[in-house]
Amino acid sequence: MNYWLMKSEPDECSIDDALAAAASTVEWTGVRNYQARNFMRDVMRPGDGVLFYHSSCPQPGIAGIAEIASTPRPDPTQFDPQSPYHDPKSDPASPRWLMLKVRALRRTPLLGLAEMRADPVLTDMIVLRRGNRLSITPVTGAQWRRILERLA
DNA sequence: GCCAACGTTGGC
DNA sequence: GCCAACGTTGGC
Repeated sequence: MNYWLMKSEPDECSIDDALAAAASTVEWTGVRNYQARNFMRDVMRPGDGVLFYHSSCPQPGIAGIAEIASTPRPDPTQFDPQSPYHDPKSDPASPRWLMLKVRALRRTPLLGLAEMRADPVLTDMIVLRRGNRLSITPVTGAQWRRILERLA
């Protein structure tokens, strides 16, 4: 079992939106970065723990707990000309981009970036690195446990 | 709105 | 294959 931090813009899909969805489950579409795709393809498995992170918003930080709820499959938005995530270069015979389902488990008090940086166990989290833009990042067991502890 | 960081594109 | 230009992300 692995642990992940997944970024979502709350304007697009907040933890509350995810909790309100059918079965509290949302399709994690729109990933257009090869490293993040490879995590989904090669490493992420149903049941993996997810820190639901709000990005590009007034209060960025961890806003909830979720879990991976499906195996990877082709992201339909890549073939939809109406979608902002449309990728005309992706061949339907071998889709370039993947998605998986994420089940929201609970909302938590927001754990902000400053609080994360100030915690010695969390300072090395990839999401805190300067210039980090990766929307899916691995989280260590120690980081996961500490965050659950702090959000308990 | 600014700007650092980084991935992608495309000319050569 | 190199690398400069460009676009995007995302915190501040």
